[in-house]
Amino acid sequence: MARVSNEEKAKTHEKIIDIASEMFRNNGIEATGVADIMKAANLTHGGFYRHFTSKTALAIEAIERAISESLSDLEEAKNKSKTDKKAAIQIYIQRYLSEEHVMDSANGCPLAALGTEAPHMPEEIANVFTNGTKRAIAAIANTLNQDQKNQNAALIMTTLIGSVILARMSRDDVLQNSILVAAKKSTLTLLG
Amino acid sequence: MARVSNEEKAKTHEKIIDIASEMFRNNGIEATGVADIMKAANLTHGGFYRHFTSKTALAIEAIERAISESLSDLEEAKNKSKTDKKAAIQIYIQRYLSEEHVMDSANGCPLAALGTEAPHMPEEIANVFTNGTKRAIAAIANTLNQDQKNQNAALIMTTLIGSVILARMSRDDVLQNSILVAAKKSTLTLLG
DNA sequence: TGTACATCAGTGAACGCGCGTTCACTGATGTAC
DNA sequence: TGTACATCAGTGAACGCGCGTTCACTGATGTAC
Repeated sequence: MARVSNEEKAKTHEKIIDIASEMFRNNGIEATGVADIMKAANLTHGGFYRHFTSKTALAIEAIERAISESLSDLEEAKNKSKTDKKAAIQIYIQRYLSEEHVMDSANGCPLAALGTEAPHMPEEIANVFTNGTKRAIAAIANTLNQDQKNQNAALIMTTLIGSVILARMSRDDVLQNSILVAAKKSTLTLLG
Repeated sequence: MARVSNEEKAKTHEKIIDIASEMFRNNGIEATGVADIMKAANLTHGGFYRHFTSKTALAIEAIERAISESLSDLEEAKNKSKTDKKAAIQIYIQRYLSEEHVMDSANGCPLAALGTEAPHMPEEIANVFTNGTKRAIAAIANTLNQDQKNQNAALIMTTLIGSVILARMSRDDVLQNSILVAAKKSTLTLLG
């Protein structure tokens, strides 16, 4: 194949980011190769550098996108009513602590999927995770209507990622379920 | 150098496991090479296979050891009095949620250091993490003296690893502190 | 609107490099007598 | 206790392999007239 239209190039660009975003969350950033990603996008690896200056640059874009997608519902609740905010955080927690989320890292929260890999990644990538953590806690705090907003938001986020990571490590249906149930009870209570 | 005594071989064997255990927790299992480990032990990489059949075999031993070390105080409380059990879990939580633990992954809880890497490791390594999770929750439950032992133990473990992973991702002193404080309050309350 | 040419998205081979693992070699250790 | 020899811990070079990245090439797209 030879040159494709600008429109098609843009589509390819998005496709690479979307696929990478899923593969990174599924297998880890280090374990996912550029050639693997391009193959999954039905392209050859040579063309990669027409779209990104490096694997690191792609990782930054892919993780930022995953963070934005994962927080969009919550962040969009910002200017809504108290009732709507409460509904938004309740739905967010229910989804986050669902079996589907535990089983499907690829389309879930990137902090829960890549949390322990973040600290030893290149600075620029680690920063994306730092900002993501702040955004997540801020978005949760924004839906709360209480004194200890920020501390409770931090505790909710802690419980969410902790339980999903622990459940994914457990690989035992009964144990997984009891971890998720305990987390659900605790976080929903924190909403007041 | 040529052949060394059996005693010295045993020492070398332990040294490799200990160093690997720290390096894995610091940089991840995938990111830590066999040659890196042997170099840190003042050996050449060729000799590695006189001690382990593969990197995977070493990883299994190193992570199992890290889990045992990290849980030893808690597991040793098993047959002690109610008071001593409560003291043991309180100390465990305080240490777990300390800044020192957040800053020093290499000597800390392997589940918090490698949690998100575990699910996409070879089956045998993933199993070590599954068993580690069970041991940790069981050890915590054993120090509790209440109706909801197991669920509360799961919730405590969730909060512990969640907060440390979130704090390590955050890389912001104020945020880190508020995450740890919130987790401390919550977990110590759960002890009753 | 049509023509001529420059651009560049995607291809596929090649690059250096580091990985896990293997191997011939060494000489001190362990063992059989 | 001393001697002769087999064992094998550790060395350092080499193995195949997959990684991220580069590059010459292609031909359709974009653009200038």
